[in-house]
Amino acid sequence: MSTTKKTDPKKQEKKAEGSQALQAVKGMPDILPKEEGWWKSFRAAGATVAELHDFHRIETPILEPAELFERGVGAATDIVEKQMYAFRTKGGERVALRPEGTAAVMRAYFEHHLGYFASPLKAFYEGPMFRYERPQAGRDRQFHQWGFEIVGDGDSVYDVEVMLATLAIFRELKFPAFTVKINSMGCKVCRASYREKLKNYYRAREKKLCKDCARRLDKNPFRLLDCEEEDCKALRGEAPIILDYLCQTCNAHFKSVLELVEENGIPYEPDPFLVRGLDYYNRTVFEVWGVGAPHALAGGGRYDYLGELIAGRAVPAVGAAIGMERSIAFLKSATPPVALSKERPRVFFTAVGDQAKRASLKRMEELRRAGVPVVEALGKRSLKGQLKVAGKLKVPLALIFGQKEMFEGSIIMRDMVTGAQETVLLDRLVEAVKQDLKKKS
RNA sequence: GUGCCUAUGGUGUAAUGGUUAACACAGGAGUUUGUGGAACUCCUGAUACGGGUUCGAUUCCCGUUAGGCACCCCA
Repeated sequence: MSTTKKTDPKKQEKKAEGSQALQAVKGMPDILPKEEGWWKSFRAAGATVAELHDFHRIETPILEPAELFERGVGAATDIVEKQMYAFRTKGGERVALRPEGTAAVMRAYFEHHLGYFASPLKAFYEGPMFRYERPQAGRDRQFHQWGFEIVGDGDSVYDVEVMLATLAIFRELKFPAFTVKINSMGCKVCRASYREKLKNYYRAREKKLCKDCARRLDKNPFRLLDCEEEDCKALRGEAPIILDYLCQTCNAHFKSVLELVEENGIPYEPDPFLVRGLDYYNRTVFEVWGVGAPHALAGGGRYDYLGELIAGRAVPAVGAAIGMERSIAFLKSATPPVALSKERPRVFFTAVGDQAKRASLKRMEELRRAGVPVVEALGKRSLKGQLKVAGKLKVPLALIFGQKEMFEGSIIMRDMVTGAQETVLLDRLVEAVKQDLKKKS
Protein backbone atom coordinates (compact mmCIF):
# COMPACT_ATOMS: atom_id res chain seq x y z
CA MET A 1 0.00 0.00 0.00
CA SER A 2 1.32 3.31 -0.94
CA THR A 3 0.46 5.66 1.83
CA THR A 4 2.43 8.62 0.59
CA LYS A 5 0.68 8.47 -2.72
CA LYS A 6 -2.79 8.51 -1.33
CA THR A 7 -2.18 11.29 1.12
CA ASP A 8 -0.42 13.49 -1.35
CA PRO A 9 -2.69 16.53 -1.36
CA LYS A 10 -1.91 17.47 -4.92
CA LYS A 11 -2.84 14.10 -6.25
CA GLN A 12 -5.98 14.02 -4.24
CA GLU A 13 -6.94 17.35 -5.62
CA LYS A 14 -6.47 16.10 -9.13
CA LYS A 15 -8.58 13.09 -8.40
CA ALA A 16 -11.25 15.12 -6.77
CA GLU A 17 -11.74 17.07 -9.93
CA GLY A 18 -12.38 13.78 -11.62
CA SER A 19 -11.12 15.08 -14.89
CA GLN A 20 -8.89 12.64 -16.65
CA ALA A 21 -6.94 14.63 -19.19
CA LEU A 22 -8.35 13.92 -22.61
CA GLN A 23 -6.07 13.12 -25.48
CA ALA A 24 -6.42 13.27 -29.21
CA VAL A 25 -7.56 10.08 -30.87
CA LYS A 26 -4.65 7.81 -31.68
CA GLY A 27 -2.99 8.61 -34.95
CA MET A 28 -4.88 11.86 -35.36
CA PRO A 29 -2.40 14.56 -34.51
CA ASP A 30 -3.10 18.21 -33.86
CA ILE A 31 -1.45 20.56 -36.29
CA LEU A 32 -0.32 23.39 -34.07
CA PRO A 33 0.07 27.11 -34.70
CA LYS A 34 3.83 26.76 -34.84
CA GLU A 35 3.36 24.58 -37.91
CA GLU A 36 1.37 27.24 -39.67
CA GLY A 37 4.24 28.52 -41.77
CA TRP A 38 4.84 25.16 -43.40
CA TRP A 39 1.22 24.50 -44.22
CA LYS A 40 0.70 27.98 -45.46
CA SER A 41 3.66 27.67 -47.77
CA PHE A 42 2.47 24.35 -49.06
CA ARG A 43 -0.99 25.64 -49.78
CA ALA A 44 0.34 28.77 -51.39
CA ALA A 45 2.61 26.69 -53.61
CA GLY A 46 -0.29 24.43 -54.49
CA ALA A 47 -2.54 27.34 -55.35
CA THR A 48 0.09 28.92 -57.54
CA VAL A 49 0.77 25.70 -59.39
CA ALA A 50 -2.91 24.96 -59.82
CA GLU A 51 -3.48 28.33 -61.35
CA LEU A 52 -0.50 28.08 -63.67
CA HIS A 53 -1.57 24.61 -64.79
CA ASP A 54 -5.29 25.37 -64.99
CA PHE A 55 -6.41 22.98 -62.27
CA HIS A 56 -9.50 23.99 -60.31
CA ARG A 57 -10.44 23.19 -56.76
CA ILE A 58 -13.02 20.57 -56.01
CA GLU A 59 -14.11 19.83 -52.49
CA THR A 60 -15.86 16.60 -51.78
CA PRO A 61 -17.20 15.50 -48.41
CA ILE A 62 -15.10 13.63 -45.93
CA LEU A 63 -17.84 11.05 -45.67
CA GLU A 64 -18.83 8.99 -48.69
CA PRO A 65 -20.85 5.85 -49.25
CA ALA A 66 -18.61 2.99 -48.17
CA GLU A 67 -19.47 1.31 -51.41
CA LEU A 68 -17.73 4.00 -53.42
CA PHE A 69 -14.39 2.85 -52.11
CA GLU A 70 -15.26 -0.81 -52.08
CA ARG A 71 -16.04 -0.64 -55.76
CA GLY A 72 -13.48 1.94 -56.75
CA VAL A 73 -10.41 1.30 -54.68
CA GLY A 74 -11.15 -2.40 -54.43
CA ALA A 75 -12.83 -4.40 -51.71
CA ALA A 76 -9.84 -6.72 -51.46
CA THR A 77 -7.23 -4.02 -51.08
CA ASP A 78 -5.75 -3.42 -47.66
CA ILE A 79 -6.92 0.15 -47.74
CA VAL A 80 -10.55 -0.87 -47.93
CA GLU A 81 -10.46 -4.24 -46.32
CA LYS A 82 -8.47 -3.42 -43.22
CA GLN A 83 -7.94 0.31 -43.00
CA MET A 84 -11.22 1.97 -43.82
CA TYR A 85 -13.26 3.79 -41.20
CA ALA A 86 -16.63 2.43 -42.28
CA PHE A 87 -19.74 2.58 -40.15
CA ARG A 88 -23.49 2.91 -40.23
CA THR A 89 -25.24 6.20 -39.63
CA LYS A 90 -28.31 6.51 -37.47
CA GLY A 91 -30.36 6.21 -40.61
CA GLY A 92 -28.63 2.97 -41.50
CA GLU A 93 -26.51 4.15 -44.41
CA ARG A 94 -23.12 2.55 -44.73
CA VAL A 95 -20.61 5.35 -45.00
CA ALA A 96 -16.86 5.69 -44.74
CA LEU A 97 -14.35 8.36 -43.92
CA ARG A 98 -12.55 8.77 -47.20
CA PRO A 99 -9.28 6.87 -47.34
CA GLU A 100 -8.21 8.66 -50.50
CA GLY A 101 -9.46 11.38 -52.80
CA THR A 102 -9.67 10.05 -56.30
CA ALA A 103 -12.78 7.93 -56.07
CA ALA A 104 -14.78 10.86 -54.72
CA VAL A 105 -13.64 13.13 -57.52
CA MET A 106 -14.80 10.55 -60.03
CA ARG A 107 -18.10 10.18 -58.18
CA ALA A 108 -18.59 13.93 -58.45
CA TYR A 109 -17.54 13.85 -62.06
CA PHE A 110 -20.42 11.57 -62.93
CA GLU A 111 -22.89 13.01 -60.49
CA HIS A 112 -22.50 16.55 -61.84
CA HIS A 113 -21.71 15.68 -65.43
CA LEU A 114 -18.42 17.51 -65.17
CA GLY A 115 -17.34 16.01 -68.44
CA TYR A 116 -19.67 18.39 -70.21
CA PHE A 117 -17.96 21.44 -68.85
CA ALA A 118 -14.42 20.67 -69.74
CA SER A 119 -12.59 18.04 -71.56
CA PRO A 120 -10.59 17.00 -69.87
CA LEU A 121 -11.53 18.13 -66.39
CA LYS A 122 -8.51 19.33 -64.48
CA ALA A 123 -9.22 19.45 -60.78
CA PHE A 124 -7.30 19.55 -57.55
CA TYR A 125 -8.32 18.83 -54.00
CA GLU A 126 -6.79 19.18 -50.61
CA GLY A 127 -7.87 17.75 -47.31
CA PRO A 128 -7.76 15.07 -44.67
CA MET A 129 -7.83 11.37 -45.49
CA PHE A 130 -8.37 8.56 -43.03
CA ARG A 131 -6.82 5.14 -42.77
CA TYR A 132 -6.94 2.93 -39.74
CA GLU A 133 -3.35 1.79 -39.53
CA ARG A 134 -0.74 1.44 -36.86
CA PRO A 135 0.69 4.95 -36.65
CA GLN A 136 4.33 5.42 -37.36
CA ALA A 137 6.54 8.25 -38.49
CA GLY A 138 5.10 9.52 -41.77
CA ARG A 139 1.95 7.50 -41.33
CA ASP A 140 -1.03 8.70 -39.37
CA ARG A 141 -4.65 7.74 -39.26
CA GLN A 142 -5.64 11.19 -40.33
CA PHE A 143 -3.34 12.80 -42.85
CA HIS A 144 -3.62 15.32 -45.62
CA GLN A 145 -3.28 14.95 -49.31
CA TRP A 146 -3.03 17.42 -52.10
CA GLY A 147 -4.19 15.82 -55.31
CA PHE A 148 -4.36 16.61 -59.00
CA GLU A 149 -6.73 14.77 -61.32
CA ILE A 150 -7.22 14.98 -65.07
CA VAL A 151 -10.38 13.23 -66.10
CA GLY A 152 -11.61 12.54 -69.59
CA ASP A 153 -8.55 12.01 -71.72
CA GLY A 154 -6.23 9.07 -72.09
CA ASP A 155 -3.41 10.81 -73.89
CA SER A 156 0.04 10.28 -72.47
CA VAL A 157 0.64 14.03 -72.35
CA TYR A 158 -1.74 14.11 -69.41
CA ASP A 159 0.17 11.45 -67.51
CA VAL A 160 3.14 13.74 -67.71
CA GLU A 161 1.16 16.90 -67.08
CA VAL A 162 0.08 15.43 -63.75
CA MET A 163 3.68 14.67 -62.90
CA LEU A 164 4.74 18.15 -63.89
CA ALA A 165 2.10 19.79 -61.75
CA THR A 166 3.05 17.58 -58.81
CA LEU A 167 6.72 18.34 -59.19
CA ALA A 168 5.99 22.01 -59.67
CA ILE A 169 4.72 22.12 -56.08
CA PHE A 170 7.93 20.54 -54.87
CA ARG A 171 9.94 22.96 -56.92
CA GLU A 172 7.92 25.90 -55.66
CA LEU A 173 8.68 24.74 -52.13
CA LYS A 174 12.36 24.50 -53.01
CA PHE A 175 12.66 20.82 -52.31
CA PRO A 176 16.31 19.88 -52.15
CA ALA A 177 16.15 16.79 -54.33
CA PHE A 178 13.61 14.35 -55.60
CA THR A 179 13.24 11.62 -58.14
CA VAL A 180 10.27 10.00 -59.83
CA LYS A 181 9.95 6.24 -60.03
CA ILE A 182 7.91 5.16 -62.99
CA ASN A 183 6.40 1.91 -64.12
CA SER A 184 3.52 0.67 -66.21
CA MET A 185 0.94 -1.77 -64.95
CA GLY A 186 -0.50 -2.44 -68.37
CA CYS A 187 -4.16 -2.91 -69.05
CA LYS A 188 -6.66 -5.62 -68.16
CA VAL A 189 -5.36 -7.84 -70.86
CA CYS A 190 -1.63 -7.62 -70.55
CA ARG A 191 -1.61 -7.27 -66.79
CA ALA A 192 -3.57 -10.47 -66.46
CA SER A 193 -1.20 -12.41 -68.64
CA TYR A 194 1.79 -10.99 -66.80
CA ARG A 195 0.21 -11.92 -63.53
CA GLU A 196 -0.05 -15.50 -64.67
CA LYS A 197 3.55 -15.53 -65.83
CA LEU A 198 4.67 -14.14 -62.53
CA LYS A 199 2.66 -16.65 -60.57
CA ASN A 200 4.02 -19.49 -62.59
CA TYR A 201 7.54 -18.29 -62.10
CA TYR A 202 7.19 -18.08 -58.37
CA ARG A 203 5.11 -21.17 -57.98
CA ALA A 204 7.93 -23.17 -59.49
CA ARG A 205 10.17 -21.74 -56.76
CA GLU A 206 7.66 -21.71 -53.96
CA LYS A 207 9.91 -23.56 -51.54
CA LYS A 208 12.44 -20.77 -51.55
CA LEU A 209 9.92 -18.08 -50.76
CA CYS A 210 9.50 -16.57 -47.35
CA LYS A 211 6.32 -17.31 -45.40
CA ASP A 212 4.62 -14.07 -46.32
CA CYS A 213 5.35 -14.40 -49.98
CA ALA A 214 4.11 -17.94 -50.13
CA ARG A 215 0.90 -16.72 -48.60
CA ARG A 216 0.37 -13.81 -50.96
CA LEU A 217 1.46 -15.63 -54.06
CA ASP A 218 -2.09 -16.21 -55.19
CA LYS A 219 -3.76 -13.15 -53.86
CA ASN A 220 -1.28 -10.51 -54.87
CA PRO A 221 1.72 -11.85 -56.76
CA PHE A 222 2.91 -8.34 -57.64
CA ARG A 223 3.81 -7.80 -54.03
CA LEU A 224 6.43 -10.52 -54.13
CA LEU A 225 8.49 -8.19 -56.24
CA ASP A 226 9.26 -5.80 -53.44
CA CYS A 227 9.81 -8.30 -50.65
CA GLU A 228 12.88 -7.51 -48.60
CA GLU A 229 13.77 -11.08 -47.64
CA GLU A 230 17.14 -12.12 -49.04
CA ASP A 231 15.89 -15.26 -50.72
CA CYS A 232 12.96 -13.53 -52.32
CA LYS A 233 15.17 -10.70 -53.46
CA ALA A 234 17.45 -13.18 -55.12
CA LEU A 235 14.55 -14.72 -56.99
CA ARG A 236 13.45 -11.34 -58.19
CA GLY A 237 16.51 -10.98 -60.36
CA GLU A 238 15.27 -13.66 -62.73
CA ALA A 239 11.60 -12.87 -62.42
CA PRO A 240 9.67 -11.78 -65.47
CA ILE A 241 9.03 -8.05 -65.55
CA ILE A 242 5.85 -6.52 -66.81
CA LEU A 243 7.51 -4.35 -69.39
CA ASP A 244 8.25 -7.47 -71.41
CA TYR A 245 4.59 -8.41 -71.40
CA LEU A 246 2.88 -5.13 -72.18
CA CYS A 247 0.53 -5.26 -75.12
CA GLN A 248 1.29 -3.06 -78.08
CA THR A 249 -0.86 -0.11 -77.11
CA CYS A 250 0.22 -0.15 -73.51
CA ASN A 251 3.79 -0.38 -74.60
CA ALA A 252 3.41 2.56 -76.95
CA HIS A 253 1.74 4.58 -74.20
CA PHE A 254 4.51 3.83 -71.75
CA LYS A 255 7.19 4.65 -74.28
CA SER A 256 5.52 7.93 -75.04
CA VAL A 257 5.29 8.78 -71.34
CA LEU A 258 8.98 8.05 -70.83
CA GLU A 259 9.90 10.16 -73.81
CA LEU A 260 7.90 13.09 -72.53
CA VAL A 261 9.35 12.66 -69.07
CA GLU A 262 12.79 12.75 -70.57
CA GLU A 263 12.10 15.75 -72.77
CA ASN A 264 10.77 17.69 -69.83
CA GLY A 265 13.80 17.06 -67.73
CA ILE A 266 11.97 15.19 -64.98
CA PRO A 267 14.48 13.33 -62.84
CA TYR A 268 13.25 9.76 -63.02
CA GLU A 269 14.14 6.14 -62.78
CA PRO A 270 12.12 3.33 -64.28
CA ASP A 271 11.24 0.86 -61.56
CA PRO A 272 9.83 -2.37 -62.93
CA PHE A 273 8.91 -3.44 -59.41
CA LEU A 274 6.80 -0.43 -58.57
CA VAL A 275 3.24 -1.54 -57.85
CA ARG A 276 0.43 0.42 -56.34
CA GLY A 277 -1.99 -0.75 -53.73
CA LEU A 278 -5.18 0.47 -55.30
CA ASP A 279 -7.05 -1.65 -57.81
CA TYR A 280 -8.00 1.09 -60.15
CA TYR A 281 -4.60 1.87 -61.54
CA ASN A 282 -3.60 0.88 -65.03
CA ARG A 283 -0.74 1.78 -67.30
CA THR A 284 1.36 4.56 -65.85
CA VAL A 285 2.10 4.44 -62.14
CA PHE A 286 4.65 6.62 -60.42
CA GLU A 287 5.92 7.75 -57.06
CA VAL A 288 7.85 10.82 -56.12
CA TRP A 289 10.68 10.20 -53.67
CA GLY A 290 12.59 12.83 -51.78
CA VAL A 291 16.21 11.78 -51.84
CA GLY A 292 16.88 10.15 -48.48
CA ALA A 293 13.23 10.25 -47.46
CA PRO A 294 11.87 7.10 -45.84
CA HIS A 295 8.62 7.06 -47.79
CA ALA A 296 7.25 8.15 -51.12
CA LEU A 297 6.11 11.77 -50.88
CA ALA A 298 3.56 11.46 -53.64
CA GLY A 299 2.05 8.73 -55.70
CA GLY A 300 -0.19 8.52 -58.67
CA GLY A 301 -1.01 7.02 -61.98
CA ARG A 302 -3.58 6.42 -64.61
CA TYR A 303 -6.94 4.98 -63.66
CA ASP A 304 -8.91 4.45 -66.81
CA TYR A 305 -11.06 1.75 -65.23
CA LEU A 306 -12.27 3.64 -62.21
CA GLY A 307 -15.23 5.16 -64.03
CA GLU A 308 -16.37 1.75 -65.05
CA LEU A 309 -16.08 0.47 -61.52
CA ILE A 310 -18.14 3.19 -59.91
CA ALA A 311 -20.46 4.35 -62.69
CA GLY A 312 -20.37 1.69 -65.33
CA ARG A 313 -18.80 4.03 -67.80
CA ALA A 314 -15.14 4.03 -68.75
CA VAL A 315 -13.54 7.44 -68.67
CA PRO A 316 -9.80 7.71 -69.01
CA ALA A 317 -8.17 9.62 -66.19
CA VAL A 318 -4.89 10.19 -64.47
CA GLY A 319 -3.95 11.73 -61.15
CA ALA A 320 -1.54 12.03 -58.28
CA ALA A 321 -1.68 12.80 -54.60
CA ILE A 322 0.95 14.39 -52.42
CA GLY A 323 1.27 13.40 -48.79
CA MET A 324 1.36 16.78 -47.12
CA GLU A 325 2.67 15.74 -43.70
CA ARG A 326 5.36 13.62 -45.28
CA SER A 327 6.39 16.39 -47.60
CA ILE A 328 6.53 18.92 -44.81
CA ALA A 329 8.52 16.51 -42.66
CA PHE A 330 10.95 16.05 -45.51
CA LEU A 331 11.29 19.78 -45.98
CA LYS A 332 12.01 20.19 -42.29
CA SER A 333 14.65 17.50 -42.28
CA ALA A 334 16.39 18.94 -45.30
CA THR A 335 19.87 20.23 -44.62
CA PRO A 336 20.23 23.09 -44.73
CA PRO A 337 16.62 23.79 -43.81
CA VAL A 338 14.71 25.24 -46.65
CA ALA A 339 13.91 28.91 -46.24
CA LEU A 340 10.27 29.55 -46.81
CA SER A 341 8.67 32.74 -47.98
CA LYS A 342 9.03 35.35 -45.30
CA GLU A 343 6.07 36.97 -43.65
CA ARG A 344 5.14 40.48 -44.51
CA PRO A 345 6.33 43.04 -42.01
CA ARG A 346 4.14 43.72 -39.03
CA VAL A 347 3.89 46.50 -36.54
CA PHE A 348 3.94 46.08 -32.78
CA PHE A 349 1.60 48.27 -30.77
CA THR A 350 2.48 49.14 -27.19
CA ALA A 351 0.41 51.20 -24.80
CA VAL A 352 1.32 52.59 -21.40
CA GLY A 353 -1.33 53.49 -18.89
CA ASP A 354 -4.96 52.53 -18.67
CA GLN A 355 -6.34 55.34 -20.75
CA ALA A 356 -3.89 54.80 -23.55
CA LYS A 357 -4.53 51.10 -23.44
CA ARG A 358 -8.25 51.64 -23.79
CA ALA A 359 -7.73 53.93 -26.73
CA SER A 360 -5.34 51.60 -28.43
CA LEU A 361 -7.83 49.02 -29.70
CA LYS A 362 -9.32 51.66 -31.89
CA ARG A 363 -5.91 52.71 -33.20
CA MET A 364 -4.95 49.15 -33.98
CA GLU A 365 -8.20 48.62 -35.76
CA GLU A 366 -7.44 51.56 -38.02
CA LEU A 367 -4.16 50.02 -39.00
CA ARG A 368 -5.68 46.63 -39.59
CA ARG A 369 -8.40 48.04 -41.78
CA ALA A 370 -5.66 49.61 -43.82
CA GLY A 371 -4.12 46.17 -44.27
CA VAL A 372 -1.34 46.41 -41.71
CA PRO A 373 -0.90 43.33 -39.51
CA VAL A 374 -0.72 44.47 -35.90
CA VAL A 375 0.78 42.53 -33.00
CA GLU A 376 0.50 43.48 -29.35
CA ALA A 377 1.07 42.37 -25.77
CA LEU A 378 -1.28 44.77 -24.07
CA GLY A 379 -1.76 42.38 -21.19
CA LYS A 380 1.63 43.40 -19.93
CA ARG A 381 1.77 46.51 -17.82
CA SER A 382 5.24 47.80 -18.41
CA LEU A 383 6.45 49.24 -21.63
CA LYS A 384 9.59 47.25 -21.07
CA GLY A 385 7.73 44.00 -21.02
CA GLN A 386 5.84 44.87 -24.16
CA LEU A 387 8.90 45.87 -26.08
CA LYS A 388 10.59 42.69 -24.99
CA VAL A 389 7.90 40.71 -26.75
CA ALA A 390 8.27 42.87 -29.82
CA GLY A 391 11.97 42.12 -29.87
CA LYS A 392 11.41 38.42 -29.48
CA LEU A 393 8.97 38.38 -32.37
CA LYS A 394 11.44 40.31 -34.49
CA VAL A 395 8.82 42.85 -35.44
CA PRO A 396 10.61 45.63 -37.31
CA LEU A 397 8.50 48.55 -36.15
CA ALA A 398 6.99 49.34 -32.76
CA LEU A 399 4.48 52.03 -31.87
CA ILE A 400 4.58 53.55 -28.41
CA PHE A 401 1.40 55.11 -27.14
CA GLY A 402 1.41 56.59 -23.65
CA GLN A 403 -0.46 59.16 -21.65
CA LYS A 404 1.63 61.99 -23.01
CA GLU A 405 1.08 60.98 -26.62
CA MET A 406 -2.59 60.48 -26.03
CA PHE A 407 -3.06 64.02 -24.83
CA GLU A 408 -0.89 65.36 -27.62
CA GLY A 409 -2.69 63.33 -30.24
CA SER A 410 0.56 61.75 -31.32
CA ILE A 411 2.38 58.42 -31.18
CA ILE A 412 5.99 57.31 -31.24
CA MET A 413 7.30 55.12 -34.03
CA ARG A 414 10.35 53.10 -33.01
CA ASP A 415 12.56 51.32 -35.48
CA MET A 416 13.35 48.06 -33.71
CA VAL A 417 16.56 47.50 -35.58
CA THR A 418 18.24 50.88 -35.28
CA GLY A 419 16.37 52.14 -32.24
CA ALA A 420 15.57 55.41 -33.99
CA GLN A 421 12.33 57.03 -32.92
CA GLU A 422 10.12 59.68 -34.33
CA THR A 423 6.86 61.15 -33.17
CA VAL A 424 3.99 61.39 -35.61
CA LEU A 425 0.51 62.79 -35.31
CA LEU A 426 -2.22 60.21 -34.86
CA ASP A 427 -3.96 61.53 -37.93
CA ARG A 428 -0.98 60.56 -39.98
CA LEU A 429 -0.38 57.22 -38.25
CA VAL A 430 -1.71 54.82 -40.85
CA GLU A 431 0.03 56.61 -43.66
CA ALA A 432 3.34 56.85 -41.81
CA VAL A 433 3.29 53.20 -40.77
CA LYS A 434 2.51 52.00 -44.26
CA GLN A 435 5.29 54.08 -45.65
CA ASP A 436 7.75 52.84 -43.09
CA LEU A 437 6.86 49.19 -43.56
CA LYS A 438 7.16 49.56 -47.28
CA LYS A 439 10.72 50.75 -46.80
CA LYS A 440 11.43 47.75 -44.63
CA SER A 441 9.97 45.03 -46.86
C1' G B 1 -3.21 -6.29 -37.14
C1' U B 2 1.98 -8.75 -35.32
C1' G B 3 6.83 -8.19 -32.93
C1' C B 4 10.46 -5.11 -30.35
C1' C B 5 11.82 -0.46 -27.80
C1' U B 6 10.52 3.98 -25.10
C1' A B 7 7.71 7.39 -21.53
C1' U B 8 10.71 12.69 -15.71
C1' G B 9 8.19 20.47 -15.77
C1' G B 10 6.31 23.67 -22.11
C1' U B 11 11.25 21.81 -24.52
C1' G B 12 15.98 19.19 -23.91
C1' U B 13 18.37 16.43 -20.22
C1' A B 14 20.02 14.54 -14.93
C1' A B 15 19.30 11.47 -10.52
C1' U B 16 17.56 7.86 -6.88
C1' G B 17 14.34 1.37 -3.76
C1' G B 18 14.42 6.13 1.48
C1' U B 19 14.54 13.79 3.75
C1' U B 20 12.29 18.80 -0.24
C1' A B 21 13.37 14.82 -7.83
C1' A B 22 18.45 18.32 -10.17
C1' C B 23 20.11 21.43 -14.46
C1' A B 24 19.58 24.37 -19.02
C1' C B 25 16.33 26.80 -22.19
C1' A B 26 11.44 28.66 -22.55
C1' G B 27 7.53 31.25 -19.47
C1' G B 28 6.25 34.93 -15.34
C1' A B 29 7.79 39.02 -11.84
C1' G B 30 11.57 42.35 -10.81
C1' U B 31 16.63 45.03 -10.70
C1' U B 32 15.00 54.14 -11.00
C1' U B 33 9.07 56.62 -12.09
C1' G B 34 7.60 55.39 -19.91
C1' U B 35 11.90 52.22 -24.05
C1' G B 36 13.47 45.38 -26.33
C1' G B 37 17.90 42.25 -27.34
C1' A B 38 23.06 41.51 -22.14
C1' A B 39 23.65 40.48 -16.91
C1' C B 40 21.62 39.40 -12.15
C1' U B 41 17.55 38.01 -8.45
C1' C B 42 13.15 35.56 -7.45
C1' C B 43 8.86 32.61 -9.05
C1' U B 44 5.77 29.03 -11.83
C1' G B 45 6.14 24.08 -13.53
C1' A B 46 7.33 17.11 -13.99
C1' U B 47 8.18 11.22 -12.54
C1' A B 48 1.78 9.39 -18.58
C1' C B 49 -2.49 6.49 -16.24
C1' G B 50 -4.06 2.15 -13.22
C1' G B 51 -2.71 -1.91 -10.42
C1' G B 52 1.05 -5.01 -7.86
C1' U B 53 5.87 -6.20 -5.03
C1' U B 54 8.01 -3.51 -0.72
C1' C B 55 8.22 -0.80 5.81
C1' G B 56 8.89 2.63 1.67
C1' A B 57 8.31 2.91 -5.79
C1' U B 58 9.70 8.09 -9.94
C1' U B 59 13.09 3.68 -9.80
C1' C B 60 11.31 -3.34 -9.88
C1' C B 61 6.84 -6.24 -12.14
C1' C B 62 1.98 -6.32 -14.85
C1' G B 63 -1.86 -3.83 -17.55
C1' U B 64 -3.60 0.65 -20.15
C1' U B 65 -2.54 4.87 -23.04
C1' A B 66 0.74 7.43 -26.16
C1' G B 67 5.20 7.66 -29.19
C1' G B 68 9.20 5.28 -32.02
C1' C B 69 11.26 1.13 -35.05
C1' A B 70 10.46 -3.22 -38.10
C1' C B 71 6.69 -6.12 -40.54
C1' C B 72 2.16 -5.23 -43.23
C1' C B 73 0.67 -1.46 -46.23
C1' C B 74 0.88 3.33 -48.24
C1' A B 75 0.71 9.53 -49.20
